[in-house]
Amino acid sequence: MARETERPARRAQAERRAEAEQGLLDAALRLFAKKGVEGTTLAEIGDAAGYSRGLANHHFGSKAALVERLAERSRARFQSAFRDQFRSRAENEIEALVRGADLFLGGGGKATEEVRGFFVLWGSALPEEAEYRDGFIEHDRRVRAFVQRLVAFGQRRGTIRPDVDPAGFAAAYMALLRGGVPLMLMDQAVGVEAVRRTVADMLRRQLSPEEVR
Amino acid sequence: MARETERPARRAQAERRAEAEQGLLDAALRLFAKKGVEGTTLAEIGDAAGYSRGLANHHFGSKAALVERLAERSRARFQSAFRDQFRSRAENEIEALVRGADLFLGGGGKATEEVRGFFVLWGSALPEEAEYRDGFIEHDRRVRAFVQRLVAFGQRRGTIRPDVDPAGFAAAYMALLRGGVPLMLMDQAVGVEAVRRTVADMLRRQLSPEEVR
Amino acid sequence: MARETERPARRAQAERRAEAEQGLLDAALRLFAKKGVEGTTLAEIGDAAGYSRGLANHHFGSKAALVERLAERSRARFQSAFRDQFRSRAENEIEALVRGADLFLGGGGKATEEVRGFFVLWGSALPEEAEYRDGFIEHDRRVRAFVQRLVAFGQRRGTIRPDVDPAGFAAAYMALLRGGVPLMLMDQAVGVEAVRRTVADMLRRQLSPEEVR
Amino acid sequence: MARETERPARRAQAERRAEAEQGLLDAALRLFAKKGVEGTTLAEIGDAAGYSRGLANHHFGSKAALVERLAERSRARFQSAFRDQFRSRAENEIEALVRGADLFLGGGGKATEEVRGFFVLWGSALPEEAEYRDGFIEHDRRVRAFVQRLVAFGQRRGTIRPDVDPAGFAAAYMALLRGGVPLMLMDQAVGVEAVRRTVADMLRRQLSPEEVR
DNA sequence: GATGAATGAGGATTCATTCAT
DNA sequence: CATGAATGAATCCTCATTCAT
Repeated sequence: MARETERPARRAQAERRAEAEQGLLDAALRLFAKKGVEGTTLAEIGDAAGYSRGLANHHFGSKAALVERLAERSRARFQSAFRDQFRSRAENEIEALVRGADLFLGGGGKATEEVRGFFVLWGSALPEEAEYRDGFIEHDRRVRAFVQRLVAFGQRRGTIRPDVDPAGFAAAYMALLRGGVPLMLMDQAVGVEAVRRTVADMLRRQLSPEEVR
Repeated sequence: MARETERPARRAQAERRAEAEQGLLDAALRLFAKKGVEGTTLAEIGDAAGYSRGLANHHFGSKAALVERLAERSRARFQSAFRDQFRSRAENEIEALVRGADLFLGGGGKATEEVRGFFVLWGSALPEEAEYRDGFIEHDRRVRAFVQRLVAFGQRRGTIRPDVDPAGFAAAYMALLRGGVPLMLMDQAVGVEAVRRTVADMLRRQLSPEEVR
Repeated sequence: MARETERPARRAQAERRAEAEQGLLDAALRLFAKKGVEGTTLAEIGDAAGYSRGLANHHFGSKAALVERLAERSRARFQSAFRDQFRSRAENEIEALVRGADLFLGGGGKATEEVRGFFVLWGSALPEEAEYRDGFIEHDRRVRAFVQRLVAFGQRRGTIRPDVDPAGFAAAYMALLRGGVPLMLMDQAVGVEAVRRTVADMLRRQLSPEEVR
Repeated sequence: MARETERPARRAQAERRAEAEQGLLDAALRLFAKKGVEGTTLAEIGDAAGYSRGLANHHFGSKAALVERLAERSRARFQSAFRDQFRSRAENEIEALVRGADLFLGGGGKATEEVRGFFVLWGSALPEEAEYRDGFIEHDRRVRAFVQRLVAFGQRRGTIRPDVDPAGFAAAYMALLRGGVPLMLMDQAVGVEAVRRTVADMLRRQLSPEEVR
């Protein structure tokens, strides 16, 4: 009997909580993109999310926890968006990698808050003792491993030049994306299209089997 | 009369001042690399430099001024180290660019405080409203313009493939370096040598004139 | 009609309420003994009692009310335990007082949460402006008056030396207990038995009529 | 040369610092006596001492450190005041202990801030996990050991009844003082003189050699 | 010029209390 | 009645900056 009356209440509360969490994280991402992690206060986040100035702390327990939580969410979104590029279509691996690069480099051009926020978080994880560094390291490893496997797979299929070093390439590929987006974020003068074309060209030249020519 | 006794004193004071400045900037760079810009206090910098806790502020007037000053010094050093790769030797442009990349990617491997510090500063300049952002934008433009001119020059000389877009390539080249170093700084597991080889290969394939083959 | 179905429900609710109240007070006492009054949160109390984090406040209305309520309960229990020493048995007054002292000093040795909690509450009532000070003053007066009457009674009966000052003795007797328990609570090295024997000896020597010798 | 000009400056600064420290501790003691440790803010302490609201924290680093520092000072003062009772005069041990008790119990009557503050600190050290508990335990041990040695010495000299347990007595003696002062601090109605007389009487009866009678 | 004591604004954090379910 | 989400005041603490030496 209690169940019937409690369940909706509980669900509603849980929903309310989850809704507040997402709202706070969204606000935090937006503010981080603009003012940086250290430059943003928890009170601002609560305000910007339309809640009280105390909620952000109340909900996450500490600023560090909020940042870590947000970084996780951000990485998870990127990872799944990235992988989605490789799922559906039955093309060869090279074009999939080109599309993956386009996703980031184009996103950087559109300057989504999501992209900006991700890179700001990443940038503030660079100091040796940065708290949320390990999450990024872990993330990077997974992405590199994914690209590496993709290259190795293409090599077995014959769609990728066999004397490419999969591990080295995976790192260079990530470097291109990690360095490219901030470049465009910081300076509007960097031509997004030119960069995308150059990168696409680079990837194809690097990976295409010689025999083609 | 005063002059004769003051001059050496003046000089000594100026020297001491300059010496203190360099000491403070060195300490700041080291601390920033470890704890980030926001995580480092002026008092710590004074301490670490072997001076008083008040000197950093006394000398630079404010923390922002110290950071800006350090960022300038850091960028200037990188720029000159980079250009040095292109000065002395009479090779073709492609090999010069490969050597330029090696400079950074190898430096990242050696994990100099200098390199770490530079990238931490750069990382904290990513937020839209970051104070010392403009200096980095300016710097990036100069470096891109330099690479762009180099490519155009090579194209005129016939040492670089004519259908490469110099501006697009310059951006991609920088992206590779800006993204590659943090990758290796954060994760020791990234093989420096593999990355360098892959990057060198990429650059040669991208820039070499087709006729060669 | 409603009545017949409501009455048992009402009773059950009242019981549950009383049960919850005791559970909350028990948990509060335990936590106060460990972490002090200020160091304990209402949420913790609810948790520790096995209820929700909000119940303590919901039930008592405020933290001050809970503390006052607990202090009352604690004092009432002590008072009745103390008086029980004097009720039943038909001995002389001196031995009753010795047994009263044993009750506390032994209890301190056994380190009941009840005893610890009482003394923590008392300790935090020492500042001049402490909220729940008056309750302790009132309590102390009652206990002193009780001891005082007991001594005066013994003097009339001839079982207590006539030139003892009943009021002065009552205060000294309380001082011995109030000071003795914390001593043993704080430092295990204080020998409970030695203290009890010394105190018993002191009381007997102080109160026994001279003629005996 | 530098020395001559630096020394006075250094000394002055050190003096300033020490003066500020004492001022802050004095203010803290006064406020603790009135509002309790938890009820007093660092800002209030700075204000009350005539300094800025931030100085207390700046100087001691944390509230806990300030409290610990104050507790130490308070204990040291008590200890030396107590020992002074035993130094100078060539009486027997019993009278020295009576005078020691008078010092506290009389002081309690005069209600010095010093005494109030000491007991408030002690009272808030009663919870098991209280931070500055150990200092009090240590202090208590030293005082007990001192009294114990005094009693044993008197026994050897024949001025104290030989069948008194020195350790048990030392604890009972301390209990009397620790419990007596708060009693008088809390309730003005407790007659200081009556208590002192009773306690003196108790001590003499407890310690005097039987043969006398 | 250099030192370090003192200031005070700013921000994370805690938590009693309020409110919606 | 009971739960727990949300609020916001209060407080500790940090640290750039100011000031006296």
